[in-house]
Amino acid sequence: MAPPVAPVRQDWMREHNLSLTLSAVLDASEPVSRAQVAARTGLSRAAVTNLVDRLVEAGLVRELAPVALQRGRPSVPLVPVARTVAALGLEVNVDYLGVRAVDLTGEVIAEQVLHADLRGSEPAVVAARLGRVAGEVRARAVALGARIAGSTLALPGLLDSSSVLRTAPNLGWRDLDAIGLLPAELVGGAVGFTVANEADLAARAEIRARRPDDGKPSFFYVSGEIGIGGARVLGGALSAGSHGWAGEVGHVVVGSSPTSLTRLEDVAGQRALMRNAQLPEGAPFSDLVEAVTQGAPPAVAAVRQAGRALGIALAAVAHISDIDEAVLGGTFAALFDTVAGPVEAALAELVVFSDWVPVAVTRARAGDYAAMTGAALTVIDRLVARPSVWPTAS
Amino acid sequence: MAPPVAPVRQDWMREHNLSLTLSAVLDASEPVSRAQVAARTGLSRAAVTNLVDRLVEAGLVRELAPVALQRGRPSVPLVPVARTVAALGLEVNVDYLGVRAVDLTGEVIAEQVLHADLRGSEPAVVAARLGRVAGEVRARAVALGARIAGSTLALPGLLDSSSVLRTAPNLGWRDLDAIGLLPAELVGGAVGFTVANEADLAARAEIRARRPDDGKPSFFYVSGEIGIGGARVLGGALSAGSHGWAGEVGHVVVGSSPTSLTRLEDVAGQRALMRNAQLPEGAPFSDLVEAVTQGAPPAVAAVRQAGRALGIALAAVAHISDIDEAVLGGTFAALFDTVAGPVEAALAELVVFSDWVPVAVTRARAGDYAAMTGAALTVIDRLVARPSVWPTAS
DNA sequence: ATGGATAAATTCACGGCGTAGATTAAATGC
DNA sequence: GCATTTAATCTACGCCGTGAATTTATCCAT
Repeated sequence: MAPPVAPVRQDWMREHNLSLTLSAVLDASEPVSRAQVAARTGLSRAAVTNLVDRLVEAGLVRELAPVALQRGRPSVPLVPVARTVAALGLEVNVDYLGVRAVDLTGEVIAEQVLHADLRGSEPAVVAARLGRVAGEVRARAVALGARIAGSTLALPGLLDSSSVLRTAPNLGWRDLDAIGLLPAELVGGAVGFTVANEADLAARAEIRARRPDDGKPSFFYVSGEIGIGGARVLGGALSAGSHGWAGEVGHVVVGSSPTSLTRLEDVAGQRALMRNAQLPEGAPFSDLVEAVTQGAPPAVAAVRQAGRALGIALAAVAHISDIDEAVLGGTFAALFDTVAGPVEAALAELVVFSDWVPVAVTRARAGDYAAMTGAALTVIDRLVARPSVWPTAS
Repeated sequence: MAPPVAPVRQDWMREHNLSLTLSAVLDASEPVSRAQVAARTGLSRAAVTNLVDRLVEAGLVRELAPVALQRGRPSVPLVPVARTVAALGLEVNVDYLGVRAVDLTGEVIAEQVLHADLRGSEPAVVAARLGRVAGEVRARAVALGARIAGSTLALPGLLDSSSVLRTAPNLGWRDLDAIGLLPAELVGGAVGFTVANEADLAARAEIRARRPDDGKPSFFYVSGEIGIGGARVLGGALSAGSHGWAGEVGHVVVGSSPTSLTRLEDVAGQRALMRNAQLPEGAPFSDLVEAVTQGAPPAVAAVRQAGRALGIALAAVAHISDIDEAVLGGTFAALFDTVAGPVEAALAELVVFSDWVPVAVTRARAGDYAAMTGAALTVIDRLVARPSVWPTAS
């Protein structure tokens, strides 16, 4: 479904229209008939009949019993088939690892998360544990009758285009072949195995969390964890840079003293927040949330200061990338009520176009382990882009 | 040639492959044969024969006399037809307005520039002057045998998606219908009339200026004028934001005093540069270039300070948009030898991924009035994307 | 000079695709 | 019970790129 700088043949055209048809069934909030699919996609009814038949045969779309809503021949409602496709989303982060299996409808059909402090861990050991968890989740999905479409791994670091993890500072990993993190049997599947940045994938989950609103959202997603990452979503799609390193907003300069520059993470990273809130080192993040909820002055001041810095960094994002909306995820979602005000104030003060289009600040709607969900969703995306790769037999 | 989220029919496929074929002829540094086009595009020779014949008939491609380079039947070299298509690039800027006509090969076939101080000018008056200049350039192009393909207007300000100029601070214009700036007879043409930001269009000219290097360049272009704008180029294509307001790097925060924030323009805008260099208000910019060339200490210090600030802002761009290369245009191209060092130093110091992919700093290669050229080139782009709109008759 | 080798360009039969319009299927409403 | 209405399907058609065969025009060895 991507724009090819390559010759287009009839089979590409077929694949494109098949993808378009499948998307129409998936994106609809209620079951749709063939006639509705034709109207929404712009394809002729004849073409839709043909395309839907193929999707049904492939087991990606299912027909419900005909319903007569108006007079005339009753329509046959079409729905994405549930629990037949399993897309695996894997994640290794600083304090946990886990795997989530999602089906074509986007529902979680199996998952398992292991909490552990993985700072400075040995990649091979982590790979083995991840492999066990993935095997288990995979087995559960298969027991439900699903076949594996593929998998995507979320990592908290910079990945280059050849799936090498350049650096994951909080894990202490450098220059690691990320493909090698998984056992070979999981690298297969109709749409294969990929690796991506945690913030990018969390943003993908956020796109889906807004689905009921429909439309193609554009926003900048901020992932506040130990470090601060982010991702730009434009028209419902992630827009990464040439190496996939876009959105590293934590390193943006937000101020200076006479002798040094201040970066966002120096003020709003999780460690800086805890320190400025005068909480003991090593205390859990939930202590900060509680302190802020109870109105403890140093905690509130620290969070508001972080909000101002985040607003300054997001103003840079707005000027450089032209955004409508900033979505606060991770720690900033938990602290939203306190942090959002200063962020909004800074944006209104600094962004030149805020008179015409103010930058909205909203709380992330994707649930826990957003990157894991997003990883699985990108597997679905790859399948939807090329429906014909899905093997038609049982 | 854009990726349609719409049904694809055979006529779209045809248009796409026609566009691909035309691009192959245009992008080649030397004349290419049909066989070479087939090899480069991936199309079959049969298809290329058919497609090229249509392009020849449309007057977009011309056959040269056959040449025998190896043994075998001699090949027929194909070249873009010169001086038959005229693409008009128009520009209104702070101290000049002008129009440039470019043909399919990208050569300038006619142009006219009027220097004038347009700060606080009346839009209707400027529109009339621009209309006269455009009429003249148009007439000259037509006299050479060219037909007008369309036109694009470059403006130094924020434009929204419906071609409304929201604000052009240095012209003093606000909320103006930019389409209305042109006389009706110029709004036509096979690919119509559009408006875009001056920095975006200058970046488009920069893409072409690199053509001999081939490949699809990715860089961030900085347009240093009275204000400082910029544009992101990814894989040989401009990537604007949701409103087309991306790249407004002049408003990025680069430091702070205890009481206020410093934006890039406060340090590196043309006025700030002149003031910090201790040159009299109203002196021409060339005085600064001369002072720097002669090594006048306050001028050099001002420019180096601006370079540091620019480096900090470009580090933000690198983190947010993931770039390989920063291209310095406008005032920064004129001051390149002095400004580039501090920019590079700041990038090397601040950009987290500079260990793997250092951000290169280069001087813009597009010539004078880059935005005007770029504006004309986007007209060519629109024609190349839909070659069938070009009327085949004389 | 001449015929084979070689490569470019063209021709043609073919299969695949979406469309438009006709047709069939299955309900409602008077 | 029959016309109406809407969904879904069927059929003829035109267009597209492919691949193999063919034609064209040169080089090269004899």
